Amino acid sequence: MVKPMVVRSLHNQVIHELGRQIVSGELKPGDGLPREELLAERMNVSRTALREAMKVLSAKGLIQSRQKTGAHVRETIYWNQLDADVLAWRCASMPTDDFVEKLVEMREIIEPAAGAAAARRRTPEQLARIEAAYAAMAAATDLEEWTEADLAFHEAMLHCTNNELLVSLFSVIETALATYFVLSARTAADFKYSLPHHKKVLDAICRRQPEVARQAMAKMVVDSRSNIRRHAKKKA
Amino acid sequence: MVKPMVVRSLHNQVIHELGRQIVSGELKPGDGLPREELLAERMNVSRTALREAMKVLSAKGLIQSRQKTGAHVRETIYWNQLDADVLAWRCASMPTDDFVEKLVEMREIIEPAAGAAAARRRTPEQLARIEAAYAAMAAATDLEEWTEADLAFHEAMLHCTNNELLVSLFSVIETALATYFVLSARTAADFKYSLPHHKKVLDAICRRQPEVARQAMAKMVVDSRSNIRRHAKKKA
DNA sequence: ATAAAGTATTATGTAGTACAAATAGTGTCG
DNA sequence: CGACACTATTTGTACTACATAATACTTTAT
Repeated sequence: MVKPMVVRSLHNQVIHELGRQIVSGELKPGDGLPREELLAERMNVSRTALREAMKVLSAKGLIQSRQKTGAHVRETIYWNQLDADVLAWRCASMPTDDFVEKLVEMREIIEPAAGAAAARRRTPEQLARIEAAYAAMAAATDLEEWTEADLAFHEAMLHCTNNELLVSLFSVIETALATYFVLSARTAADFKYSLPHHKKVLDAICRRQPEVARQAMAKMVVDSRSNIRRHAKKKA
Repeated sequence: MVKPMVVRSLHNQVIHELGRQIVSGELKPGDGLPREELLAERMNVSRTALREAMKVLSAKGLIQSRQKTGAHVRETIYWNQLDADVLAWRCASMPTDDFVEKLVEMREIIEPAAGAAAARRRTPEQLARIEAAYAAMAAATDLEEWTEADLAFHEAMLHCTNNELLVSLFSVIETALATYFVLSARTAADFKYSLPHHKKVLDAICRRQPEVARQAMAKMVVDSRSNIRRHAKKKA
């Protein structure tokens, strides 16, 4: 979708192929995978490369392997849902309304709080980074430029919080925004319509007004939620 | 500390040993690791096992390997800070005040919002799980029982939100609470003192009062923050 | 002498074989 | 019928060999 991402190494290909199959539901929790030798042969890679991929999928909580029993897909409870890959695989096919709703809820929780924290703790350098991102948004001439600058804006804001745990949640924000660009009712026409929202957030952070930043950010998220077209037609 | 965790497989041992070294700062961002053959020999494992571990560490964003150049520790920006292992490694040695503050901030952002969402969307079964956890807290006779029940309470509340992205943040809450139990000024004496706070949250969720739940949860976090003893003495 | 091109070197990436260890399932003995 | 030992199977680990990519060096042409 957004990332063409020609995966270089073999085991990375295996990670993404199996990861996609699991997260998409082709392989369901409880399902057993073929034994390594077979699976490796079937995917045209060596058992070595396959195993390296399996270890990574285990680390992401998607599978679990035991001797004799083999590898099984784990219950979704155990998945690292915040993992960037897992989120990406989940959005690889058209995401469900249900999931979009959950992404928006995460934004509603994280971003206003992050905006407030940013207004409190930002350094001049960090502020400059947001300003640069905002300038790029204002200067954008097409949707691609806008998207990139928009993501940079939100990431820069998270960095302003000086809390790397919040920064790590950018993978969620990124996924939410990317999904929004696909589902939004108006991006194509006037993709810059949310620029004033961003301006208010930027100004509040610049002036060190936490509560103003929180409110402005909350409004931006609510507004973007209302701009997601609810596609009642479920068919592909 | 809390988890004795006798790591079974060899590559898991390698993952934890290298992960700990990196997160603790023994190996700094930019540092190059010895080449695989050497490192494997030095850790008394085969290159196979070592590589499986390296792939997992790569997936966690801690290292990056390229041909000829070898593996290097990545900048902390790229670390999956929300990964349960990374959080655990970070708290393996005594966590810094700075980091404790960041954990508390995460709780302040997540838990009140989660409490509100739980009050809105909980099912009877989910409520029963919180009630069970609360009962276990009330019945606890020692710190260990209390700790276990307390974690179960907070996890059950996250499940009530019906948002698996929020549930995945339990690794952060868990780390924060575990750290709190170590640093709290009063756990040893009267470890049950926060029971009333939990009762208020439980009641609000039971009665489907989102804002009440939010406030009660916010108070609990603020209260626990004030109960962390600030150990000015930095020496071990 | 400098810069471009090509070659050598070296570390990771991949394949394949062999065996160790664990465990579900089976069979046997009391 | 139950407990125990045995077997078969699958993952776990080790080792070897070679492919591939990227740096460093060397050669050559201007």
